[in-house]
Amino acid sequence: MGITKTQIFNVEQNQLAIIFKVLSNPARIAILQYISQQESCICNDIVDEIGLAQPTISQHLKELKSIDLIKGEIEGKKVCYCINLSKWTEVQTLLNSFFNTTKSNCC
Amino acid sequence: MGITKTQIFNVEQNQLAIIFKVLSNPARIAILQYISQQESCICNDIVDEIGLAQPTISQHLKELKSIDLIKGEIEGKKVCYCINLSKWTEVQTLLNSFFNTTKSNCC
DNA sequence: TTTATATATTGCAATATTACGATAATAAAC
DNA sequence: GTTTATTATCGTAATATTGCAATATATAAA
Repeated sequence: MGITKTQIFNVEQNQLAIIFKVLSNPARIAILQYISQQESCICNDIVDEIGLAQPTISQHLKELKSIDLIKGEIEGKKVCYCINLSKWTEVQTLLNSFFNTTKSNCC
Repeated sequence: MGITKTQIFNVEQNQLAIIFKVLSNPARIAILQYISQQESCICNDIVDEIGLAQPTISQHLKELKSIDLIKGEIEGKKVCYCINLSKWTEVQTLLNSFFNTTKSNCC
């Protein structure tokens, strides 16, 4: 089939899965790490840094944006991508909550 | 293509991506949550609880085992699955390290 | 207004993932 | 040893993901 049976799981489970899926690619991890280290974060720099084609990077950036992990400010003909700190912290808290809850109930 | 260019990323990036990928499915989230709540955690119980076919659950359990997030003890004809607490904590620490490092460097 | 630069979108091929039926393997019960 | 119960594996269909070339869009510069 290839399709996940989303409807049989609850909102929290699907939400966690979506977050994990966005983070489940080394290119997107590398992009996040690179963006966080830059003063000004421009897509074309990312292309040079990561070593994937420009459309591929653009697609990964779109996926990161889809859950608001990053935000892009248009500066002339460039786009300055930055980590969305509030969402970043929110996600970290959510994941820790999942890890702590699951851990503490362990038999 | 469909294949991730693993070779252009470092060990940490690939490792994080693999962990996130294992966690990127709501069925596997649900399985982890369910296992953590049970005294004795048997695959057939999981099948009843989650609502996916037995081979599907078995496959998901295999993926969770592939990074040692769970361990299965054979008890007669049943298998008792449990969260692998040491690995669980290790993964949580690793993810927090990633989140903290990436966050703190943000411009 | 043409040209150059930066990013996004589209379309496609290769591969991966999800799910399940059929079946195999294992071990207890009889 | 046969049966029953539990879990794993195989094979397969449907869908998703990854990556890129070609192209579109948008803005600045000339």
